[in-house]
Amino acid sequence: MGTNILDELEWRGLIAQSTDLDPLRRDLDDGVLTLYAGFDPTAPSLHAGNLMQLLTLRRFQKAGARPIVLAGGATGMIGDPRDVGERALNSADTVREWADRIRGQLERFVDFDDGPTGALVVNNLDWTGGQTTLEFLRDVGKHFSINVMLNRDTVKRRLAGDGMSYTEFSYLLLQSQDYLHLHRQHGCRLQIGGSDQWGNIVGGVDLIRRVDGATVHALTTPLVTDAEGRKIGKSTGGGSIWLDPAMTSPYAWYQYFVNAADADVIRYLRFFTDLAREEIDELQRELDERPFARAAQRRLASELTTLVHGRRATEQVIAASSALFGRGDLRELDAGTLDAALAEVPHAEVSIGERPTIIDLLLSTGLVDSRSAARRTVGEGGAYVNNTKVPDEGWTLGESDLLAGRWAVVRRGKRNLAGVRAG
RNA sequence: GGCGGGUUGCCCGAGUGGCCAAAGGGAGCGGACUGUAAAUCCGUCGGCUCAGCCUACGAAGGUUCGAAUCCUUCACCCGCCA
Repeated sequence: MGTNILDELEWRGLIAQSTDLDPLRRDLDDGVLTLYAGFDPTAPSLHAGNLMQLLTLRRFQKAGARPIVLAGGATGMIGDPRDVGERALNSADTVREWADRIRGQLERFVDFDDGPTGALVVNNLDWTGGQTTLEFLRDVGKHFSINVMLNRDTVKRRLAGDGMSYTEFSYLLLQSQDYLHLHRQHGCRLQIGGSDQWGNIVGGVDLIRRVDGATVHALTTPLVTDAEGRKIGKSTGGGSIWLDPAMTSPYAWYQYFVNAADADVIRYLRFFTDLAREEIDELQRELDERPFARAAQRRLASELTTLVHGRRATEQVIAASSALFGRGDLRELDAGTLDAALAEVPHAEVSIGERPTIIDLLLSTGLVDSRSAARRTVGEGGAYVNNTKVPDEGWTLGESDLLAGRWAVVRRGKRNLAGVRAG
């Protein structure tokens, strides 16, 4: 079974770089391989972009390997260098809180049974927190060549630009030390990560070879970008798509994926779902023949919403989406359907007696950020109530506009919906 | 520590006393066209009690009728030298 996992990753396009695959294959066949992936707490929640690693860990576990998920309580205090420039440090309290939160999310993606493949969750602060500077410099630092470190792409770009602090420069050593620690403590022999992590991962591979004389493996997944070159999980508005339902509602999560471009959706199905090759091929045919049906997008959104938010939430957001985006007249929806559907989208309470204007509705539902933006939207012809364009800023909501006696569906543009409940 | 260059709206970037809420590009947003896709075209793109007002060009102070533009101090970044 272990042998097949690499073949599966291969056809799904999930292998960007790797150390020699043949020894890895042999290790997989030899027994239960332990592997890990790290997640730094740079925000209070994981985001869609972290899915690649989580799902890859999961695939390995299903194939008979033991996954370790690492919450980067220590590395999150330092910050992995990135091209855009030096990061602002977060406070220790913040990092601790975020690490706890993402740890809870990480736990949902792997199984923790008592068997040999039962997952482990660790936090790298546990083995770096008590380490002294001298220990670190002597035991870890001595094994790293500045010459090699300076040759890393990110470092080169940063040095050519605004420079980089010693703190961020040290990040590689911390992550390398993690791999060494997990290798010693848990016999971990594979680290996976996004392709931007390649340098950090092989840093650990080299360190382990140097100090323990052992050969371990590295595997990276491609950095997923859409046809526009944007990273996956970045909403068009710039914000991230978060796993935390309080930060990105299941409805918004579903909508993000159901809006995937034709050029991206099949690739995403391979990356993010467990659908078999034949099923994906079938969806590709469907996409070619009946693109307007958006079957592939719907399937992708449904699979990913179920994965992250569960079956029940998925059914609700699908029902809401089809009710609200359906071609039918909103007035024909019954009260129960409306209640359920509008509960899934952003909504606000208004008092009909105060004669709220379209500007008020757009603003109170959060469809726009300011009154100016609301005015602009109306002026641009992008404001709708119950699917009817509202061309006048002075328009007010009246009794007769209410659906089922209490709701109005407010829309900005083509696909930004909100509910207004008259109270 | 010394000398020089720099810090402009979400990003890049022009702007060296009034015509600057600030050129141009990108992103975003809306419209048309569609399929809740892409491409294309058009419009828009700080806030508000919106023919006006307020806030804004690293921070604080100053000169001036008037400053993003001039002066002073401070902070940070880049480079060269020590």
